[in-house]
Amino acid sequence: MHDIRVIRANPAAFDAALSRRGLPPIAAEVLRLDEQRVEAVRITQAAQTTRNELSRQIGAAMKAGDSATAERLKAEVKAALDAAAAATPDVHEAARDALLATLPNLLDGQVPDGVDETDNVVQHVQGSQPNRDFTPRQHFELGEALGMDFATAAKLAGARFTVLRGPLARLERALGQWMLDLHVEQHGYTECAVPLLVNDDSMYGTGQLPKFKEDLFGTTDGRWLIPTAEVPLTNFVRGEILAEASLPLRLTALSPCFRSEAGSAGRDTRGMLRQHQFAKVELVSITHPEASAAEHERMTACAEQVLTRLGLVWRRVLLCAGDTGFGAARTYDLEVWLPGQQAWREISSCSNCRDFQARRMEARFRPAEAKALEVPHTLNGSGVAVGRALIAVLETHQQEDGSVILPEVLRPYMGGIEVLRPAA
RNA sequence: GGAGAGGUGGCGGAGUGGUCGAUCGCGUCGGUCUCGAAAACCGAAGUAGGUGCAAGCCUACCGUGGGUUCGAAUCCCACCCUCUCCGCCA
Repeated sequence: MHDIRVIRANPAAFDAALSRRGLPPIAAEVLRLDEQRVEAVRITQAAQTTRNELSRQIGAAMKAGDSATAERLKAEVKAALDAAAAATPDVHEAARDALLATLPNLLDGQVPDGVDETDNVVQHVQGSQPNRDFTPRQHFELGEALGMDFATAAKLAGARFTVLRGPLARLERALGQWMLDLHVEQHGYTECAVPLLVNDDSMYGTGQLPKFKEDLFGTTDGRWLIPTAEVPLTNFVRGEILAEASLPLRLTALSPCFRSEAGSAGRDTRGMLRQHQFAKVELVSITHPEASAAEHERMTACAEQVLTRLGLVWRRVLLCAGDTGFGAARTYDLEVWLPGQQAWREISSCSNCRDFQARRMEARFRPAEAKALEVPHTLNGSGVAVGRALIAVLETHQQEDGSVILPEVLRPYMGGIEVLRPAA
């Protein structure tokens, strides 16, 4: 949600900023709706002032037993209220906010121009592929013999689900546990267990609603399955006035994520790359506005640690204007190299949302040198997607015989298993 | 699911139709006192919107949304949440 004062102060700059996302000018319309609101507020408040004054006089008149005066004043109040009845500030405010709620965040100045992922800028590449004298297989080719079962999942739930069995199921659990432990023990995040079902207000706060309803699964009682733990974690501060000293807040959670994948029919249909349900470790930071840029770098580095320690080949990409998400001002994607697929695939996305979500959530903090309340910044990042990490581990560490050598860091979580071996 | 109780400012807790944005206590901040502190005393302090150069003034907000009334924290209705008991259940 944008600060109406910013738009008022410089509508042309606002439109120019939105145009980077390919959007037409909208500031004039926003201001028109806001002016209607202000006008309605003036009319309503003037009538209320009259009512309050006369009501006091009515009370005095009745106490004095002067019912004639009281009745006359009552008629006067009624006339004043009737005259103002057509002014509906709430309706106008709702109209203005409904429009504002559909406008994406303004981009950071350093975000490169561009329309899609081909315009993203690679900033760093880490690791290199080992030499192999065999053609690496894709994860689902390896997976079949290791306990990856798509047929059973399809029977149970349909397409875009996976059943894991045996050591492979344990590997998924190990990845999640290890990532969580890493962020808690090494990176200063607080582990959280969160609701996987949330209400409209939470989805609105982080920006999934009202625009992206079709990406979500809803429940019969009006709740939503979370598409990422970013939603519950970030909404921790919704409606709160935080103490400045409590910042930054660093929260992490391992959770299942549910996405309808509407609009991606036919994409990545094989394997477990794109699922309706997947596990992810999420990182969320709530920071002082001046600290968010540095926090963004720090958070991304935390996610990068995961990939590096798993021995994966990865790169960091700064998303271009057209590829940066609705709520984000600036986003780094971490892409992992999948040797079986011979492609870079997103495994983490780290965004600085600045005050965009915080305004939607009406989260604020009180500066120590207390004057006006300020709006904190929110950031979120995958640290990292567990399902895709599992894929990357399989494809990266596969051997010619179809076995997979597990990264050292996971072995304590695997009960001594060092190698996944295909079942004959 | 059934029955009951309750949701008021950072916290506790008054207030059941007329200057109530709200008594009071605790906590917080500033000051007096003190070598310093404590205690005591004095004072300040909510959020949002409108208006104004500003000081300030005005409006709304006592879980949320409606309603009654000249006037609602107070009365009525619906919903949400919390607590207690019963039932069911991982």
